[in-house]
Amino acid sequence: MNKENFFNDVYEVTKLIPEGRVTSYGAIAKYLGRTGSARMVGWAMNQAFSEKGVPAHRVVNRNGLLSGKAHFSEPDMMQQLLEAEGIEIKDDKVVDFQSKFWDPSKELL
DNA sequence: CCTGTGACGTGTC
DNA sequence: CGACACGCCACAG
Repeated sequence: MNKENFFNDVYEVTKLIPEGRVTSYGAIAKYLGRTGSARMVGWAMNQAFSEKGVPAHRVVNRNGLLSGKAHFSEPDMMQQLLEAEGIEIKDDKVVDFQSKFWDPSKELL
């Protein structure tokens, strides 16, 4: 049941993301020791948001692109939530992504 | 067991 | 900037 451990970590880390901050799938995957398994993080997010109530909207890809917005109830929901937290969205991308980027392996160290 | 698929990341052309 | 390839891992069939 190691898989549950993986999900659990993804959920916790994502929940720990401060408001107004965002992180990338790769960052979480790296923090979990699965650098190459960023896909699994994203896949886990699917259940995370729907079952665990995890703020998956704070998780974007390495470009700061809202790659998963299409997976929400409504495509714009992800952007709405981010903007509500003070994050500006431009062309489905996070504005000033670097400054708002929250790396669990560094901030949560 | 093998194959296809995926909310990714990095590299190459 | 778009397209493709490889890696990486979990899951469905």
